[in-house]
Amino acid sequence: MCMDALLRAIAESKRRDIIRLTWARELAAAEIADYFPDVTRSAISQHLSVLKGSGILHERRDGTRRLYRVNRGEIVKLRAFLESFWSDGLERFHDLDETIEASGTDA
Amino acid sequence: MCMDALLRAIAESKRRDIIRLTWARELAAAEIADYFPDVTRSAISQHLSVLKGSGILHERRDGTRRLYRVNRGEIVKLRAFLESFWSDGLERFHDLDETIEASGTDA
DNA sequence: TAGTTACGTAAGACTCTGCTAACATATGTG
DNA sequence: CACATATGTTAGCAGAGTCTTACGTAACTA
Repeated sequence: MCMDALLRAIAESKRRDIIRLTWARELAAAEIADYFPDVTRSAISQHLSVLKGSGILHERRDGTRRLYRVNRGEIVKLRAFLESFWSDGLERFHDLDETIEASGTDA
Repeated sequence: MCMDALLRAIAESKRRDIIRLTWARELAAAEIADYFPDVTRSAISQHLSVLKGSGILHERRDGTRRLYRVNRGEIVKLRAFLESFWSDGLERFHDLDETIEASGTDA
């Protein structure tokens, strides 16, 4: 449920590029958009919304500008989930039957 | 491009469950479908197509049955990509300008 | 206040996705 | 051959995603 959103947010090269851009420095929307000459500023704004919505990006306002920066905590969560997906989920697959019956929607 | 497909394939809880199920044992389509009482066999068949299309699942035929198993090599690729995304891509973000100019589509 | 800058938002086009229901195909079984 | 079994495929639908164009808005500036 929550992981679906995070994974979908990452499953897009432009959004991954945005994550890279805003990993270590805060950038304004226009500065980010400048890195993508082939798409509209509007398209980038919508990608920013998706990233913000999934929790990956943090937004701070400064005058007219909106500054974006990666919320590393969320990345850590995602990494941890995948880590346990690779190891726990896959190595100890025997637990699966219970897992599915218990959740049904997500894991 | 290729990573988008892999990541999108994973960004779905049912498909992640299928991956868990077929990680260490080969399972027939119907056996997999039995784990999902709430969706049609057809829906599962389509999920299997997505997973097969992305390279994550390998299909083997045996009589009428089709047996599926995780293609671990593809998982390893995905893991490696993410690993370098977390570390290289994010820590050494300074290289980004060239990266984007060079590829534009994916990384 | 008028104009500019930096953004988001709304609407529409087009595509993709996940799903069901119905149909097609292939392979065993009597 | 007729039938059941195991599975894919197609049509169709509702909803989501990506993109553009056009418009709205908030905040500086002269």
